[in-house]
Amino acid sequence: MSLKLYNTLTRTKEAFEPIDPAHVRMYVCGPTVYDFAHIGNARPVIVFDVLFRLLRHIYGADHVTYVRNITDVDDKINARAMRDFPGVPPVEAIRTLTETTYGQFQADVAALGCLEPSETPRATEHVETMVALIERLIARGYAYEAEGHALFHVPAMPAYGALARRSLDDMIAGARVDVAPYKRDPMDFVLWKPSSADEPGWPSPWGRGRPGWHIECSAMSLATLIEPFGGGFACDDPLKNTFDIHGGGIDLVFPHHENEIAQTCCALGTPQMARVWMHNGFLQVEGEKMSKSLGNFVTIHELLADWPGEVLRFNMLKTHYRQPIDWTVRGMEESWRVLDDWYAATADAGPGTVAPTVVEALSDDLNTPKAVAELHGLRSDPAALAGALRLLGFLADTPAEWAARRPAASVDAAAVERLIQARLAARKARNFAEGDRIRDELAAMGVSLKDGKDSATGEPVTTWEVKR
RNA sequence: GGCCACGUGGCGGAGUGGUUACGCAGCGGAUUGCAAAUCCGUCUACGGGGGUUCGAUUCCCUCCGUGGCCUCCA
Repeated sequence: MSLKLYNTLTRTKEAFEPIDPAHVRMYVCGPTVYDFAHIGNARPVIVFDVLFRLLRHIYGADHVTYVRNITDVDDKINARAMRDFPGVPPVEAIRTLTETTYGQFQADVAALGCLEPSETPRATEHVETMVALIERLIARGYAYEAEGHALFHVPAMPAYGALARRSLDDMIAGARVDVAPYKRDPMDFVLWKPSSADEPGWPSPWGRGRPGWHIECSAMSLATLIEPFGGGFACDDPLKNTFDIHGGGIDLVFPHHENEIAQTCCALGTPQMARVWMHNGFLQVEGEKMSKSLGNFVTIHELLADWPGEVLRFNMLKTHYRQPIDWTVRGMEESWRVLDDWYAATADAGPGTVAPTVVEALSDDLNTPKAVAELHGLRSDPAALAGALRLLGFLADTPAEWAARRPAASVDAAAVERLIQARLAARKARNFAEGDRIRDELAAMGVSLKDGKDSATGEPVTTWEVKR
């Protein structure tokens, strides 16, 4: 079975072939770290984690490089840093803010069962590469300097708009572009902009300033996925100046990814920045657009207080990554029920191999809902179910740890045990009325019972758990 | 205004030009002292209207609805 991925560039599902057959290179746009990440931010992180795991499964763990950047220079970050750290030098202030925020992000996504990417470069550590890229673009006639800014000249690149399938005419018809006086063309976008004294800034041939948003991804992918593999400024082999997969949210298609492509392709002289462009769909909350004004802006951190990370992960993967998701409490409850069942079913399972049907489903453009259906089909084969679940990033808990994630509320375990013993005694005496009364009493405490027999002695035994 | 997605049974959610998705819930049965858990079985569907076709949920057009991008955004 071969891996097929939907490519936004061609709007079709294509057979995936890495440029280097023995090594896959993937770049995903990471978080802008100025505040807690919300559940929408979690979607690409989880989706591309599954792809990372699948690629490692297919090509081998040492044959995949997954880069997810950290955007730690941005006007929202600047504003937050100035608010929170007044009087601190700006570059230092944003570093402090972004260190903290990224730490929160890491904790969140680890709880969601996501592997650490191979590399997590920070924009502020690649400013020199950004400057070098911009210099190259200016030297090659694709960019120009104006009033302390460096700007990419969009009309210089005939292929501009290919990813978003948008012609320059369409864009001008939209007429929502910022027309600054120093722009040669309304569509030109900023590569570098000047910083005031209280804004973070770095030296450059165009004066002290900071990068535009898009250039950082061109620089970091160049530094992590192209140069270490033989490409770069000194290389004029287009294939060496290309990597395999670039991912992110669908909202990034335009302008962010379009501009990344423009910068990288024009600077490195390659017709393609990445071969495959993948974009995850958007998320709504309880049927409504998530927004701070509606009050339904929900962070990963908040959700993790009430729900196991694996419940959030499973809830995300029940839907195909390109489909819209409606994120609901009801959905999370159902996800939890299913995982409860699988944790119970795999409690005694050994290390299982991964069922081909699951890999096959995932290999069809990451069809996780299909994979979930296959998982249900493995319900009676604990080892196979466990193996497939682990491939997907589940079963990080032991069964006991998992069970303990149900809020135990104020249940007194010793008292529950006493009541259960009393009930067992009553039942043994065939006093079923008393036994049922005790069961009702426990139910009122939120405790549900599961009766069984000891497989060795045949004696009745009762286990219990707290139901919400 | 321009461009682009999506709309499947009570709910979640795949897929397909003619054949059971799957799960949750429900219902029926087995089991149980009665239940719970488990196992077996089972009902409900493809937004509206046209068209193409022997036949469309699946292709085309259109309408309605929801969402995205065009400005920061996963």
